[in-house]
Amino acid sequence: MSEGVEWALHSCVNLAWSGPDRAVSAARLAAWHDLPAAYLNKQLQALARAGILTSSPGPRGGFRLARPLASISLMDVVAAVEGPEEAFRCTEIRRRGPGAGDPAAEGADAADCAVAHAMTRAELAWRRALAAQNLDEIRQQAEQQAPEAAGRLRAWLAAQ
Amino acid sequence: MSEGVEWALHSCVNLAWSGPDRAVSAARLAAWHDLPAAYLNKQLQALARAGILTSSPGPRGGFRLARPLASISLMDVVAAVEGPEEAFRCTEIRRRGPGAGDPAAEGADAADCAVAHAMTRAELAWRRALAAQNLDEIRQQAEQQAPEAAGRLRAWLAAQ
DNA sequence: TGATTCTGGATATTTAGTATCCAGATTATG
DNA sequence: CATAATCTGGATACTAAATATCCAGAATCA
Ligand code: SF4
Ligand code: SF4
Repeated sequence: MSEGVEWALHSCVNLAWSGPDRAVSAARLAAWHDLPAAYLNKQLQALARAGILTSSPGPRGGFRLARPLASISLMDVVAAVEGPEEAFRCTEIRRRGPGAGDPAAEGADAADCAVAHAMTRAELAWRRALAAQNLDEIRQQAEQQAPEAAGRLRAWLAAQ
Repeated sequence: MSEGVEWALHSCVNLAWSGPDRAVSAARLAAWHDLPAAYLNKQLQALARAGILTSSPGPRGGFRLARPLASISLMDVVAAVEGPEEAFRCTEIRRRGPGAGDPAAEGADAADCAVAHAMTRAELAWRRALAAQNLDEIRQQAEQQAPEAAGRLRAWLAAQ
């Protein structure tokens, strides 16, 4: 899993803390946690394409949340950053070498394979678990541990 | 997920098909599906270290199953090949840049983070799903689709 | 007009995965 | 005992993916 997921999750919570009325530029979001600005910008673009953030150019532009944190699941963010590919990619080794049977007689493909089935099932379980938690729950827990974080962020943004 | 997982799963089933009494060399297992022999050998070594296979050097040596297929889960194989690392690695970005709070006041680490919790829970669901299926079930389904596969492998091995 | 910022493509750098090679140890066979 | 087969594990090379930077263009605001 790429570390852009972690950046994206924190950025969404930071956007919620920054208030609903202000857009925050990628540069400031990156500076807040000392991340590479241009690269974080790419992740934020992916979130915007996925409908999680909205973006606006120009001065006073930047990114803001497209919908409430409570309606954004961890799965939404992971899917936006990581793309739609499954972790297990079948390379059809069954079809290669002396072990490959008569291709005409074997109609079997990955869809009929118990390995592929099991891997897909496992990945679905993973996705379900991620979809079951939303970013507002994350925010609440973060505020419990660091109640001053939101205020500190707002003060720092105001000083920029 | 590395493709060594797919190789390892097929190799285990192939070892079961080859019969309990014969060891099969990495070279032959690789040739059967046209895989790079030296690299497959490394995956088989990992399976041996994990106690899934046993290995023996010398002529008539090679690899064989250390225990019945029914007692080897997909999770066992994945863990042996992929190693113990979790897919989500927290890089503690919370602690860097202006956003880092007073380090003394914050005892919070990854163990207290809702994100890390949720990611770990999701990964556990994935592991459970993999652990719920064993290689004997895979073998049965494979035999249903290609009943002649086992016989073909044994004949080819005898001719080598 | 000029400064700010997103967009998206091109490119470079770094890291992880894939693959090969070799020297050494072990074992079966004759 | 000598030889060939095979695993072991480290070193190395190659390739693909992730990470990071850069730039030209478009949009927006003051
Ligand atoms: S049998 Fe299953 S795991 Fe093996 S190559 Fe086919 S789809 Fe992939
Ligand atoms: S708050 Fe959670 S996700 Fe963020 S850096 Fe800390 S452990 Fe990682």
